[in-house]
Amino acid sequence: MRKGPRARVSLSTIAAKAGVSVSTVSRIANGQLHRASPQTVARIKKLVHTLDYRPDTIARSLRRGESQVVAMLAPNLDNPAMGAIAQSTEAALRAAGYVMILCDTHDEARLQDSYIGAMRDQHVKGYVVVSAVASQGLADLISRGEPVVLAGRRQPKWPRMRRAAFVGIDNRSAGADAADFLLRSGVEVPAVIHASLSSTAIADRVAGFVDRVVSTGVKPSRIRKVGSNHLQHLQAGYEAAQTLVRDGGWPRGLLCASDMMAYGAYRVAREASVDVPGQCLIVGVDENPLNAWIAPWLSSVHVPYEAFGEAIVEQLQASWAGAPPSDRLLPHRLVIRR
Amino acid sequence: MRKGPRARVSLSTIAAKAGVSVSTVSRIANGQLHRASPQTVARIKKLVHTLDYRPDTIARSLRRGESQVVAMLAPNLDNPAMGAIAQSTEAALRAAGYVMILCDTHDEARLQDSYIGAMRDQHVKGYVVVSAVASQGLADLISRGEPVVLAGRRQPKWPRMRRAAFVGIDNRSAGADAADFLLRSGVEVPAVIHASLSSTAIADRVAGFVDRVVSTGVKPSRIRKVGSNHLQHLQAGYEAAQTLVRDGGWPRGLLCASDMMAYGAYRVAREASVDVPGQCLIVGVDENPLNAWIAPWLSSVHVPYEAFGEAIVEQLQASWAGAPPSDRLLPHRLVIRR
DNA sequence: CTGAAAGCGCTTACAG
DNA sequence: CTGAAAGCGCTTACAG
Repeated sequence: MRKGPRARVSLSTIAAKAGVSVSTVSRIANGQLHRASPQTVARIKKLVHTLDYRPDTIARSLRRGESQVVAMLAPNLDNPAMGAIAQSTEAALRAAGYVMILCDTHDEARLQDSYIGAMRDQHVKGYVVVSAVASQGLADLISRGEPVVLAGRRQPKWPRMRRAAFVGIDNRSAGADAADFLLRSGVEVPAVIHASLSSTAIADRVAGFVDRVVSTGVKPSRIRKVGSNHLQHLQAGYEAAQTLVRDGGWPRGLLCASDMMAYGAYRVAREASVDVPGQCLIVGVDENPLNAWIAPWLSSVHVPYEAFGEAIVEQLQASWAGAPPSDRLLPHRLVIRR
Repeated sequence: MRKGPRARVSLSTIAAKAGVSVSTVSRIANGQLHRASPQTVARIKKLVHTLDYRPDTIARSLRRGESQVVAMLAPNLDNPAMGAIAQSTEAALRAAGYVMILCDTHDEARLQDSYIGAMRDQHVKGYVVVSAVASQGLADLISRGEPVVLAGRRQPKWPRMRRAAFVGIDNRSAGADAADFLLRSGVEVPAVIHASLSSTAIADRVAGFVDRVVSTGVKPSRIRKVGSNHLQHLQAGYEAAQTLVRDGGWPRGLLCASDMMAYGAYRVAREASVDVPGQCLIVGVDENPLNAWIAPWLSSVHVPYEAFGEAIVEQLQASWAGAPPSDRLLPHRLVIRR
């Protein structure tokens, strides 16, 4: 029997057909099978099935005061890392019975707050903020005790803001691992290029890297660091690498704070016919899956974005259960290519 | 004055403070300024502002029978093209006052239908289906007259399904353009590799390509075509290229039905030390923004994904206004690198 | 075991 | 110009 399109079936439709009250149908539809006679239960269950009754989530949300919707706020989705987080989070939420609203904050406090407001109006059940930026709305949201999970970038500073749960990697340690690799490979004083340090993730990577190099006896002032505030990391990498090279020539080894920046730096090398990794050993962070296919010259710290989703949902559920916020650090690992 | 966290403000909160009925507050909050005395209007507007009243969208949706939420169903977000569509659609929806729920269908009919059902329960105001797959739920949805916009991939065949609006490029013509380029470059009989032809986008590209080559007098049987049903286009490209080369050596020119497939094919070439584009000229489709940075060996048909969002929202709005479904073909163009 | 009633926050014809 | 009332579809204490 083909199931064609039909009009919506509500509790009252079923109640009328079965000759019982909506209360009874509601209870049975919600699985309270011991609050009605077995006959009634059987009859209603059958009707629910044949008529394909599906509860109106809007009405349910209004009544219960909570929805099955979780908001994900993230900057630029066109970044592959962001896509991987969105993908895994969506899958994990779905598995847990939730649905995800996606908001692109463009890394701007204003937009982030505007979305936080809109999501609040939607009575979303939780907030996943990827690469959060410091803002009043975020501070209020967290301080109000709403279920918030920060991902990728640690909590930005804001006066009197409470702590929120976190999912990400240990970026300091990732930076240190990259430094180790370059040092081990014979690079005495590796350089580093990075995007805006207002991102705690970037700042941590750079700090971990520098500390590790310094620990081998290198004077801090000898480590060349160049930043670019360009939001687009491809462009940021291109500009920062140009500056770096102009001011002191090519380093033997270079940490790029993200793979996208490494791609930008690669273009500078190509334009100057500098061999990578022969003349300059480059390490990125993210381990974009494309590296294995088209960037065989790039080593990179793998960040398990595909595992973020599950961890994020666990953090949300902990929050719903009333647990205090905690950090969840996922393992990273260096992928070497040369 | 710092605005701290506070409890929700409802119409009745304001009504009580102002000593008027909720009806009056509702009207004014909804901009019906000529249905109350100027004094009342001023007083209410001020309260709305100072208390930061924001209508509860859930309650409003229930009452009005429609929401401000649009569902986007798409396969694997980790594909950069999908990310670009999601990004631009989200931005265009936001500009129009809507919010986007994102659902990952994994290119599976079952999941697609499950999400269609869930979105219907949410009373979403419209559906954007990127790379739709043939399914009962989709057919019902469209036939019921719901606002549906298909993107990227044309409408799949299904018995008695009505037509839906579409946004995408002319894939036949894109395939023909790729063929032209290879022919012009001196490749007499270019080959093609592709993923599953059940995607109309892929099938159209291949058909347009073959027709164009045949039109120069080449016998159809001489054109080598190899497909792979692997969902991951990187892997599909790798496998298809391997098969192609094993069965007849490297062609002088090759169309890969997507950039991701081209990346897969590139790895085969690299492993065999075959020079690209020197020995084999490769054309992809999508023009992934990364090409300019790390795939200087790849020519590609640019697909304006960043423009899809706006076109999609226009199609949705046309549908809401009662217009019949139409096709919206966006311009593509070949980007040459060698 | 079952149902009548209240209420979630809003909108909107209707009456005055 | 303003308000009382009904109702969107559901859930849930309460009464019987």
